[in-house]
Amino acid sequence: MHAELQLDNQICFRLYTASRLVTQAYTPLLSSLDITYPQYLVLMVLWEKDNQPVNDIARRLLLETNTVTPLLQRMEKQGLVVRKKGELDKRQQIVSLTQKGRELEEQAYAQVPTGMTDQLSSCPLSLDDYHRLAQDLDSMIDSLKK
Amino acid sequence: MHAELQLDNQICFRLYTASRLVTQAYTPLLSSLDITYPQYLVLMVLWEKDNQPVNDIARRLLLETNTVTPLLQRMEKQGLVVRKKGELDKRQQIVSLTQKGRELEEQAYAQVPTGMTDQLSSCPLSLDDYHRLAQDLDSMIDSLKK
DNA sequence: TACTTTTGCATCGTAAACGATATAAAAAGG
DNA sequence: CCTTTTTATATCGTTTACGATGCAAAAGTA
Repeated sequence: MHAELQLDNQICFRLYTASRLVTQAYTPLLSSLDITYPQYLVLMVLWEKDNQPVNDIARRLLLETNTVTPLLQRMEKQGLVVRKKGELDKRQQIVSLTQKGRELEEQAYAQVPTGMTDQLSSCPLSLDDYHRLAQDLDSMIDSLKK
Repeated sequence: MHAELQLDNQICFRLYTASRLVTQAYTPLLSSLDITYPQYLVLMVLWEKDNQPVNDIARRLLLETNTVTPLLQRMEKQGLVVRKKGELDKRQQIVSLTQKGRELEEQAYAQVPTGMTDQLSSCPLSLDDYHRLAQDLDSMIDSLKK
């Protein structure tokens, strides 16, 4: 019986679990907008800066393009974004929000953050705790992305 | 431009990213054992206590049985576990380690924890930081699982 | 006991993730 | 200018996750 191999001692299992549960918590909030959590992430990237090539979106989310491409294809089919061949660099696909994609921002702003706060209301962490947590996660993320 | 909708302000995105990167960090360590990270989690559960029904494994990992069942089927095909119908309750499938599954524990113990430590060596967090991080994640996990 | 509900697991469909590979366009080198 | 290399996406195959549904066994109830 090796203590290092016990589930309870693993930060990694906690990250894995917390990530899944957070995504699950988002699901009911996002399904009223008809989007998934990864799609929500893409939208946040585009709300921050529209008209980006696939690569920039992928880099922002630390995802591979072979994850983002099918994601964008589904979003295009749903009318959230459009993809146009880059004029300057014809290899690029420039991703832009549609009217529908832009309008979702207000809806998301009205519903999603408060919805998440509600679901975490029983969580005893303070704002300072969350802030420290964010910094620690950034440290881990930074050392893991080579 | 709503600050609440910015990626940089989101704990959730950090959890999602940290979880993915940690899993990626495990991948080279586990592929020499010919297993994936979720399979490693199942093995840890069984190393801790062998001969468990599917449901107990799923509950321990906070996963649904419809995630765990195919996982176990693949692991059975690889000769890591066997599943036998429960004698007391014929609905249950009791999952047991094979010799091969048991032997992996020593190999994992020798390679995996140190391998992960190496990959996180540039992470500036102290042992105390990790301990606090674990507690904070447990708090979040606890409030999110209803 | 007969009927209903619950429980344990499996199956199906869909969306992520990601390694491996392919392809066209741009950049670099000779 | 021509060849080689790199870059930006796309496609394919496999494994997770998970909602929805199905089914048989167990538990609860009339």
